Amino acid sequence: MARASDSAYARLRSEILSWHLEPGTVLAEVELSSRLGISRTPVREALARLVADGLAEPQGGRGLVVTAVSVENVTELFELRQALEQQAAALAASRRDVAVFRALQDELREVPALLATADPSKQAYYDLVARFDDAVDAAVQNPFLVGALNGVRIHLARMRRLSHDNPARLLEAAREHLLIVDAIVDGDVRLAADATRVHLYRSLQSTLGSLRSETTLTPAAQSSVDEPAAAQPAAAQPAAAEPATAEPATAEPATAQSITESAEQKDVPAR
Amino acid sequence: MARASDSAYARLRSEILSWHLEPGTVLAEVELSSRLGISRTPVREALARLVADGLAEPQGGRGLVVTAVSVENVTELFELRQALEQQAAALAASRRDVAVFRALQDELREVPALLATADPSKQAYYDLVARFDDAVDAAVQNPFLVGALNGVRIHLARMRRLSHDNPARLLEAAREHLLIVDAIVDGDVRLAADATRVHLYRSLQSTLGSLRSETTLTPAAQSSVDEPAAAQPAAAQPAAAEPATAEPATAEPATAQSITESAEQKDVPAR
DNA sequence: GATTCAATCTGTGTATACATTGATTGAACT
DNA sequence: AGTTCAATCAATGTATACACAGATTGAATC
Repeated sequence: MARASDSAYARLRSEILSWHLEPGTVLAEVELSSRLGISRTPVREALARLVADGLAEPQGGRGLVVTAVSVENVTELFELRQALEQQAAALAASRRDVAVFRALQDELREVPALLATADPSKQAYYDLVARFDDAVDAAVQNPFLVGALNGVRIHLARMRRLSHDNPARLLEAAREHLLIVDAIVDGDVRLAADATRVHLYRSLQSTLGSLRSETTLTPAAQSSVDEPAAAQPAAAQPAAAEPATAEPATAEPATAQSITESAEQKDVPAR
Repeated sequence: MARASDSAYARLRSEILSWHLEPGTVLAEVELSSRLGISRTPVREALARLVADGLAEPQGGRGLVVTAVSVENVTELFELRQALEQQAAALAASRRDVAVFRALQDELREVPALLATADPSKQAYYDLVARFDDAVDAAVQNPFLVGALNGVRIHLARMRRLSHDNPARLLEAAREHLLIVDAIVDGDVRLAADATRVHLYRSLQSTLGSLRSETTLTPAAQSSVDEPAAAQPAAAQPAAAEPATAEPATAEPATAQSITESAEQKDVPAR
């Protein structure tokens, strides 16, 4: 039988990533222990792991809340993601098992046909991307790097619910992935890193564009959940002069508002 | 009053980083609770945080042990560190507060005089490097990236005890740091990243060289602590063909043996 | 009627008792 | 003498009880 703390962690994490538990939701030990049918001890352990993942954070020194997600968070996360995935792609290109990535080439070339099928969830496509990630993880053979990548992917999974990828974007992304895999098969370290950078740049642009259109559509639903002042006093410095060289993955200044699922506006405690 | 779990975590982490608790040491809850004078509950919380940090890991599904440190770990950690610090330096160059890094320029130029003093611990030098790290963290303004960097620094602190920096290397490192700071002051994103890569490459080479000489001197002391088979079945793939382009931060294949402080060979349980 | 102080109460932090699982040791049988 | 099975033991996993701190609500006073 699995441990109660593991089950609780998996369930809470799933509920946070699926936006069933929205940002700002209070994670009270007693309430969770009764809801999950276990005692407070394993609940505490699960909550500690969520805090370590960055999915929950202390709320004013008393109690935990689900961490917020903002447009700024997306940009920040992509700055970290870019660093990690460029390095991972470069290392994969130098240490890969060629057969594995040749198979991925074949699969990625079939994506247009795969997306032509009537599966609205595009599950097959996302499974293929997950297999690509797994292949890269196995190729880099670096527990530290893979661990950092997994930490990023947790937050990516949560942010994915913010923007809805359109089919055209998925086709583009598949071609970008294919170029990365080509570079890895060829053992071209530089191209693998650069193609990864291109892919992430376009992916971020698509995500931000999707976010901008959605938040513009439902501007009133925001302020009901957000706190007036941001928890982290980040945006103090006015974005100093940025030379037009190899610029980091930044975009034009976006709204600092937190984002919640616009459709299902559940009863979030007033905190 | 501070929480018992926080005190326990800080103390255990300190003891692991200082090699007072060597790799492979069993972290038993009852023994720690009696040694630290607290109950098992806060001890469990502290141990969970150590596992999240990568300083402890499950031992065969029952009990926790302090994680091992090997030469391979050093190389792997630097692969992650390179990705993170290059990105951090690039972002710092585009968002920095110029005054802060001008002050660091002045301090770094005084390092030769600072190292000429008779302080054997070089504490003033390491404090300056810590201030540099803090300035970069503040400049990048990215909680995700800073969090990942802090995770790396924990392991770096532990590995620092493996190799002893000689004064000549410290002087070089200070000049390399100064170049990075110059680039940040100038807002030169590309130079900041490249100078960081240079610094880390030379730092890794120095560390590996120091390790090689030390492990060669005391080859017999190794096998008494190491387990015969490595915990992670990593080194299966025979290091595929690596084109001579922008190579990742790898070195010639080093010994896969775990490393322990050669001098103080304490009573490590036989596990 | 508003403000302040106190009491209660809710929720986290800690301790301890109980349960369960895996290991180890001893004896018995082959 | 070796092997196997069983029993005991030790350590983790879980539950619960207790302590304490902060917040909220009520009443009393100005």
